[in-house]
Amino acid sequence: MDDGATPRWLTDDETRAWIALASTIVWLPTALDAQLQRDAGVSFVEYTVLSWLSMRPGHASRMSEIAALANVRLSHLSRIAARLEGRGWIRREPDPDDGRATLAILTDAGWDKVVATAPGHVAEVRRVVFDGLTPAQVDQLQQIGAHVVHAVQPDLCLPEPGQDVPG
Amino acid sequence: MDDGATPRWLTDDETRAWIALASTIVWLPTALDAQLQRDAGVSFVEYTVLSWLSMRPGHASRMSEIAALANVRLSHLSRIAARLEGRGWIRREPDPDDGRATLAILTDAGWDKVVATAPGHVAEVRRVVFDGLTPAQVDQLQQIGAHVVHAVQPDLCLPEPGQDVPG
DNA sequence: GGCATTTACTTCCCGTGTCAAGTAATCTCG
DNA sequence: CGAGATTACTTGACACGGGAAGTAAATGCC
Repeated sequence: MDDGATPRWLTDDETRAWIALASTIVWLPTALDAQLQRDAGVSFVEYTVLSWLSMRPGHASRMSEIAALANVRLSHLSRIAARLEGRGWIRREPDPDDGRATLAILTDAGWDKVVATAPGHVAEVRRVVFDGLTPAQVDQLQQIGAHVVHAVQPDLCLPEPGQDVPG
Repeated sequence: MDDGATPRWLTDDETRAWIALASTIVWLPTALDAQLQRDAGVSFVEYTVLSWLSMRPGHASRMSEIAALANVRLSHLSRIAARLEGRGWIRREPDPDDGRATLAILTDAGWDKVVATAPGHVAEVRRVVFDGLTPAQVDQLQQIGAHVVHAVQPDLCLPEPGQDVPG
């Protein structure tokens, strides 16, 4: 964990930035979960899955693709999918292109759920993140976030300018 | 969850920034947990508790204070403290100032654990966050993070310039 | 073409986290 | 000063998530 040399400590500026970021990753998920749970009865992961499906062609995606995207193990996603299926928001079918794979497919009710839930979620995101940030800061946030994500998970490709999400 | 009006959607720039931030809060905790688990056998929350105690006068803090700081319920912290106590890194005593309160106190072994663990943790933070950021971006990160944390949890006070942490 | 290997997912078991109820100490206020 | 309210924490019951093993389909290799 250490090469034996004196570790390169954080500067004061870095320390303060780190505390701010660490607090963000600790508290922001709680806030997002709370809003979604309160207003829509879904967790952040569940909403992420529904939202992701709503953006895919055919409103469908392989389980493994969703798992990689949402940072959940397949075993976990399997249960999440079971819950969403039980509520009638998705269904699962074998992928016709590869019988090993399972497609999670958004139902009409699932689409309606996303459409009903997105505005409240976006409003919360706006409240806690973008209200109070300058356009320059928004740009910086994108760059810094992209840098961190790349360092942590190089496989994950973030969108380039000109893409579209419901939330 | 919606006031009935057309919701104020995110701009393209905001959307990309949001995806970057959302990915960060989803993936960064995993990376930090993985490093700590692998190199020191502790979770991020556990390390946070030990690290926090190591910075307090007397290496002690009330359970409720720790819980508020680390965003865990008291019931949860109670179990975390039981684990840390079982490993000999903290002990618990009633607060002499208020018999209702419990003080979590870092033992000598706990202090050694923090000292042994911090360098690897800092190296990981440096690797995934600060290597590759300009000083200006570090400053922006601090400001943006502080803004988000304030919007999410106004009670939480982030440090001003001139403070010190081991990790 | 058939057998081993790989891939994709599900299920089982267990640790961990959450909510609610319980306990003990302190405060409040007549 | 003493009964009820409040605060601080712990415990019990249950849900969720992670790792390992199991199953089923596809691929590679002779």
